[in-house]
Amino acid sequence: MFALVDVNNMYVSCERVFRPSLNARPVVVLSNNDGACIARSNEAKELGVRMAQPWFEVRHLERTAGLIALSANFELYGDMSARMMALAAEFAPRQEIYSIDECFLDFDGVPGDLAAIGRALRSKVLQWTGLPTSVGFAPTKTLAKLANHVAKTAERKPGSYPRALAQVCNFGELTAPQLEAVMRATEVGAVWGIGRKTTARLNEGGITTVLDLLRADASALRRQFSVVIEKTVRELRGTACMSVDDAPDANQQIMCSRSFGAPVTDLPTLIEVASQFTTQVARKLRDQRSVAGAVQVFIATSPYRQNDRQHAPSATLPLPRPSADTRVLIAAAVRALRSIHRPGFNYVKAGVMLVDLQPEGQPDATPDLFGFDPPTDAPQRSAEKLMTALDALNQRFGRDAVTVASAARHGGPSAHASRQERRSPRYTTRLDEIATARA
DNA sequence: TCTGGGGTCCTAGGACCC
DNA sequence: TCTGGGGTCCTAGGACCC
Repeated sequence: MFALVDVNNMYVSCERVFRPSLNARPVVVLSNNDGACIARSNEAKELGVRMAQPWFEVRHLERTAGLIALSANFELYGDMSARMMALAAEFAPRQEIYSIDECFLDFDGVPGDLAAIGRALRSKVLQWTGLPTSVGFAPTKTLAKLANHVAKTAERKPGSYPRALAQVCNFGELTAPQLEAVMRATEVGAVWGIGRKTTARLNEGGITTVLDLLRADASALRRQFSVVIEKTVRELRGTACMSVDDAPDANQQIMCSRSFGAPVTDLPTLIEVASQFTTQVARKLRDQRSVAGAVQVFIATSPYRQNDRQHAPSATLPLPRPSADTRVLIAAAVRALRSIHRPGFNYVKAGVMLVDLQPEGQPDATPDLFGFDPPTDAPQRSAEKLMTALDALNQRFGRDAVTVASAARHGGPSAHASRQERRSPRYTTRLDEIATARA
């Protein structure tokens, strides 16, 4: 049996832990540029705020309905996530961390009442971190996701499902007719892997509920869609096609991209931004002990600014030899950027992606054909030492304590800097932002 | 005025190999 | 004049996830 543990409205719940006055109020958390809503409390959902909805579209609810908006505080959420994951891991032999707020647990071979274990897990996480979770148990991952959906929905919308399924839902203890009723009451779009487009096409074919999908002809669906949906149907029928992977591979690509607070046209500013983004991805690259074979850069104008001429180029620059050296990667990113930038366009977004990742320390399989002076190991090793020292300094003295000059922030916050006007303190990771209690 | 960011996997089609 | 068959690799684009 598998479990899926998931924090309810993760980002909002993290904020509420340190500001209980947010409880029972409509709250949203905004994306990096205070641009769109990326998390909503149940009360905000009730007001009709949609996922990823632009903030300016719902801003009026601040006055009319008491909606509260906060800037995203990813440092806080990441730290809260780590605490929650560590607690959840104690309850099963294997854990797969699936996203910042979700993990799968594999209970294979664990005796006892799983629903009781689920409730114990839930209350421990709640007591130790303050985060409310939902837990779903089932024989496959897809069903466990569905059971979790039922647990959450039964809690949030009374009457949608039997009350007994709220918070912790174990499909394993339902009778066949009970399970069938649940499948009939659930829209097909709630299934993991069935997105917007597929839902629309399935609906056209008369498949609207999970029960419809479960009973459909899997091989016909495979022909019409792809092998992915066939696997989903098999999982819904109880055949496990996926296992809990507690040692996921390193990322195959690492990206940093962001919209600006204001449009940018000039190359020097874009170079500064690209250098900063590259600094971020390079550190992540070294964290996972990989090297990158190529650097990809893109810039884009805004499709929403209809009077602007549009330009959204990208370029990929292969490196002579794979590297994790921030200086090398920035040089490549800047060259790629220079090759695509055109003056006169209002760019509102940029991104840097590291691709062709490989584990570090592998023998150089393809030495540079044109490397007339092939680098010996000595400069290579000194570059690695430099990066190690850089990471250690920034770990100890704070991000960007030491950085490559082109990535240095000149003066105060610039116009293109991302807006974060409503960010809460990073209570758990910065000593000077720690929560204070008053008598 | 203001419209998220970071990932994965699958498929189709073209280039290329012998 | 007639012009194969089986395979790999790469890329772009699309769909999905949270």
